[in-house]
Amino acid sequence: MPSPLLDGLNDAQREAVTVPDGPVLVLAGPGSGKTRVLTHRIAWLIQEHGVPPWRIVAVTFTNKAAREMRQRVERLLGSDLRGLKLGTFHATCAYILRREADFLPLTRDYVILNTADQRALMKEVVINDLNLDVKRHRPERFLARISEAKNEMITPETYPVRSYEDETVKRAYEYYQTRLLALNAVDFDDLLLHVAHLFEQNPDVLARYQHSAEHVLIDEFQDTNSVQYRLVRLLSGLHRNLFCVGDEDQSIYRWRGADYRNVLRLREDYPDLRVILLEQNYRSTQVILDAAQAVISKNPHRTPKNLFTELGEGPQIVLYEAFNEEEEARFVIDTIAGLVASGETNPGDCAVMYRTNAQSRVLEEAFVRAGLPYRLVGAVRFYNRREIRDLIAYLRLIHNPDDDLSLQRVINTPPRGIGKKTLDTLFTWARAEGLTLYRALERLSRDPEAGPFSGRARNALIRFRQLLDGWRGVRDRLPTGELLRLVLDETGYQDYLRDGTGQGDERWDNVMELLNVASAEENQALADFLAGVSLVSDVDDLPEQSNAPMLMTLHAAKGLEFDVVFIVGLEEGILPHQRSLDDPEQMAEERRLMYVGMTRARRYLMLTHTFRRSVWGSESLNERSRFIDDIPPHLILSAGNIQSAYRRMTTWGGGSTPPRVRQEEPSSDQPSRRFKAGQRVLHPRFGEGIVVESRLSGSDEEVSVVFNGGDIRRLMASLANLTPLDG
DNA sequence: TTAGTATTAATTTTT
DNA sequence: TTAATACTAA
Repeated sequence: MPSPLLDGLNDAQREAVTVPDGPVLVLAGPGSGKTRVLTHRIAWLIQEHGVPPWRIVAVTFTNKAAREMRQRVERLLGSDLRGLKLGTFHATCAYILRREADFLPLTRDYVILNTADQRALMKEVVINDLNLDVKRHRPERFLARISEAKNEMITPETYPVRSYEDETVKRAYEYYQTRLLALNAVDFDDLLLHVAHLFEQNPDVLARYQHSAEHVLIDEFQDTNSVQYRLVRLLSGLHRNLFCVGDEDQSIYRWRGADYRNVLRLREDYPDLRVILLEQNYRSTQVILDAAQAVISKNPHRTPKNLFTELGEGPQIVLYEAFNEEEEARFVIDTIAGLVASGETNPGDCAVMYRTNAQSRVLEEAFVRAGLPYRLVGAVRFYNRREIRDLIAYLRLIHNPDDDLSLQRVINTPPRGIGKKTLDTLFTWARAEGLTLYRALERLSRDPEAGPFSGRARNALIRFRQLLDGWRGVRDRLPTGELLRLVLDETGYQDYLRDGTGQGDERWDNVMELLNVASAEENQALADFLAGVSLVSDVDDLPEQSNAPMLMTLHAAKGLEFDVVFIVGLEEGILPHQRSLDDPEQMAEERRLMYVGMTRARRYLMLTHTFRRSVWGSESLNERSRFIDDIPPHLILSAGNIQSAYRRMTTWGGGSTPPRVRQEEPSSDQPSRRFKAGQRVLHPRFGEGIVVESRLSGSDEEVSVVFNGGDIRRLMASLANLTPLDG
């Protein structure tokens, strides 16, 4: 009897879901339902083969993907999946490390350093251990080289020295690792590396995990790096039930060590590998697919795929040349408003994608000016904000007092009389005594003779230590949220932040947000909270409910889909990025990035570039991206040139419009006044307000509204989603 | 020691 | 344009 799990799947998808045990590689094009195949495969194993959930290991690349996959499997099976190991590589490794800490040079209280921590630590190494000038020898450079080495599983001892610079990197690497161990810390790369070493050096530990990993499933296989590949091989070594899903053309993390040649390695390492191709696309129209294919096919060394869809031709791709980035943003908003007004789509089904985060600002401003809501993915990451990092540092210090990095961050935040001088003295003294900073403080409080400190400095230091010990004394009794509240109280952090400026209030709001996160899970241990904080990115925390266009980098767009996709800034030097221009490998990756962006679109794909753009204040004239010229002209509807761009600048709402897209836009209709002074209105973002003025401007109605809270805003009636309120 | 000002440097993508 | 850092005055 056919299982309902196979309902609605095509032949290739069915084959993948029901494939017999053994190594499998599913090569899937964009929109071919690979996530679906993966989830159905998991459900299939559990339901039809009776595999217990806890003997399945599934790895995704983001926490969000993991969460969604779990929900989908649950929905399919309607049963609980306790024990199903479903998470990212990093989260899985963090978990294993905590459990097996006895085998490692770490305790289970180890901390995970984020990028900022790494930079701080490396800076310290450069200054104190290497005695070099940080200006000439940038910490980021060392870290990049070290990360490269770690991804190749090269240790400091085996680091190849071919130049003087290599020699310096090697020494930096040595010191860096020593300092990490002293801090009881690991960086992102170490997380994977420690587990690989653990497995390789402790056959019995490996055997334990191998035994329970009856089935291993890997999503986004093209984005694995060598260490991850090694882990996958080790873990699946006993049962050899390895199920990998990926698409070479969507490999966009080479800079992070991802090596799409793992796909080739897999074929070599498993001669009995079964390869399944998923070529039917269920997302995009044929026009979009053809254009995307044309772009990606210029890349060398790829397996040609023949993507097809049954969704029909669809509208042409719109190409728009704007005068500058502001005008570009206006085009985006204008077009979205038009499509929404004509009932083609919802705001929430539109997305704007760009190469670099810096490009988001102009777009955001345009949205704000139009009074339209938007959702920003990523950008200034919540956990990278100063105030959040401060508080996390406090928590980490309470958790692991030997975390010198955190200690240095907070010892004088808010200011408590421990300035640069005192900290320097403490640092050199602790170094000389071979102590971490906290242990040095301990000795200071115990022995009044110890250390080269003035009375005032000594008192301040001892007071800080008492503060810290107070929290350490209660940390096991208090939930994380309470602990954080205590820290806020006893440090006077609120007064320190809220300096009366709007920015201060905003920062305090962020703190409250963190407090919410920390209090959310009642009985979460501090350790788990901190591990979670280190491993989440904001990509995971999309505000799902609100129906607003999304702004994101092309990288963040992977795995998502939208009715309408804008790719903005299609200029040489931006996409492809400046730094990729002279390296064919990197250029190929830019091309894949473009491909990923294009294939996110279901119906409408809008490509824009500008005549001139300001980069760091200064203006530059950019040629349009080579990727545009790779699209067959008959698929494109050109909707702008410099002349019309100029005209659009002076007559807002008028100008040349892409016919297919904007025909039904209300602003081109005969305008009539919908609002009058005194009327109450509702705005999705600003809430309730009262109209103070309304006048016709050009072909649109400009409304000034006082919102509750006193803000006066000028809104374009055709863009702002204003609802008149009766009564 | 701190707070404020001046200068300079750096800008890809993220688990 | 912003963020980090250096410098200066109190």
